[in-house]
Amino acid sequence: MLEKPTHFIRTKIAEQIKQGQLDVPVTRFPPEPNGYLHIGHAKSICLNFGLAQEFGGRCHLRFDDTNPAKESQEYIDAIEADVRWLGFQWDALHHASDYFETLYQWAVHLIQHGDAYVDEQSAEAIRATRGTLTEPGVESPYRDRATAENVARFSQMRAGELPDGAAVLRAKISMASPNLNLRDPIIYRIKHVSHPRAGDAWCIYPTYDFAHGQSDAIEGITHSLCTLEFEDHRPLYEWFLKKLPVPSKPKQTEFSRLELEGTVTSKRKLNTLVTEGYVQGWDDPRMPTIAGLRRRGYSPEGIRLFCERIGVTRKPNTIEYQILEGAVRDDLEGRAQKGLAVLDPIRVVVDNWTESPLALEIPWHPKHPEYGSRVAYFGPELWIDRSDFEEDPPEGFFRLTPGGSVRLKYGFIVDHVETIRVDGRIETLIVRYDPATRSGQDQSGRKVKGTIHWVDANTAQRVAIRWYGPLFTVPDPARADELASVINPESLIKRTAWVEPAMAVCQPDAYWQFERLGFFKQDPESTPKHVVYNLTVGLKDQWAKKQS
RNA sequence: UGGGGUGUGGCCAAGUGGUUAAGGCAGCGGGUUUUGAUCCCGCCAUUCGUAGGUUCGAAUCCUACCACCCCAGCCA
Repeated sequence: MLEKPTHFIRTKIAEQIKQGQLDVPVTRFPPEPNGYLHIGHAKSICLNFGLAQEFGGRCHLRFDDTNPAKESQEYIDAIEADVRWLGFQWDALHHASDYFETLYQWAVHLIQHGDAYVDEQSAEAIRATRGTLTEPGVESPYRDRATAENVARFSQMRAGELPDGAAVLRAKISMASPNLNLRDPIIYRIKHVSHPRAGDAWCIYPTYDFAHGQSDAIEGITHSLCTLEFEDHRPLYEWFLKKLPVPSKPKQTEFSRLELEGTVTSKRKLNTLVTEGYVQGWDDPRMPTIAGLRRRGYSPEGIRLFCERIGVTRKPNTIEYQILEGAVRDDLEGRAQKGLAVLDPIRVVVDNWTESPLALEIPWHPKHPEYGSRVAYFGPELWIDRSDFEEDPPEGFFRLTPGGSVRLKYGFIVDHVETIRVDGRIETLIVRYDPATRSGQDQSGRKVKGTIHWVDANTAQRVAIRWYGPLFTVPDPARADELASVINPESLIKRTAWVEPAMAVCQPDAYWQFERLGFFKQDPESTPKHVVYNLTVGLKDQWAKKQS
């Protein structure tokens, strides 16, 4: 019913197709395998794969693996798994490293046409002569060496005759360009490092600028989508495509990257969190990585809904974290099995319960009978949550109070009789149940204001709960000087809960709602003997909001 | 300071000279409800960074100014 919100890239593609300038779009998602994918990548994945899908085009997964010093097979595997988990399948899988030979030949082509030269200045000298934002750079003394000499030197670089840093290949553009990227950019450097895929075949590697556009061209990419910080690279991207005999002419289009309130999304900072032990790994449920969100219990559909809601523009933006949570709640609402769990128990004794425990058959979801049902027991001794009883209730409190009544969901209405304290702490509530008020067959006509959750103390099972809060104490941790100074010491609280027997079963793939509390998912560490639930996100709670 | 961008309600975001400036999230009010959830309904920008100008008519065109973001890796 709701139309997909449009954005400038979708509009542009639709227009190009309409004008007959484009058959179908071909896009690519081009991660560098130097870390795990995060929520910002999800935006790009949804955009690239989504657009291809929508217009009947193709989308490639291409690893931008041009810097072996930082890359690894672990990351390659994790990235593939994350893209699949998000629900996308690539039409082709490529690696920039597949094109190393072609790229090398094209570098030679540049040299032969006087468009590139081997510079043997030190890294420091190159930096010192690049100029500044306001002053032009200084041309290298090697800039005008003979073509033959360049060719020879470059092949020595390839042959491994020169050590790291001894020479680089530079495009010969202009040291006076106001765009720093055009001041004779480095396009090949020597790295005697073996490559996760190419092994030891190479000791020189192309830079991003020299690899990316040409890879796009080789693959017939029509729309090369990237984030805004690459905008200044576009003239260079186009310069190579113009100078080289490439098979197609892709166009680069930039959009703004996702910033999420309360998180960091730079791989460097995420890496710091992992290596300095602030979290337990890239897939820690507090991490904004795809792997972390998955473990936390976010669904792929929820993340895709989020990406749809935030839009695509060129405007700097910081999305409120609630938008992610809202999208996930909206998806989980219809997806989760809903059961009863008590986190902070008070014992409730039903003093007029004389029969044996009553088996109640309860559907897992009120709107989805196809999810099936389970049996839970109601008996003489129950647990309810501490927050559902108030001796001195504030205005508008409609849970259990002294002398008051409340419905135990799926069970009966109970009336409070007595409060028993031990050392000042409320330990037990004596209540009386009203047999005429059984759920689904209530003949009493009684109405109570509140309905609360509960579990039967005699059949309930204990499970572990990992209760997560924000990883950081500030909305903009990326701006903090020291990440350590803004870490939330209470981002993980280990708790326990009493759950009905059917929820103490190891089911790591299911999504759960603990009624009135939140959405939960079992951690992969969960076993049949030790079930562990992660808090995905709490339910909206107007009462709590009103209280604060 | 040179270059490249961006400015529409609390957060996103449509809109590209002509009905009362879409929509989502949040918020507020109401209804339904055996989850204070979900669901449903209603309300929520005389105004589009600011100041001028063009025009019968401007968020949309022009001028100036202001604010913020990116760029000086042999990272991507």
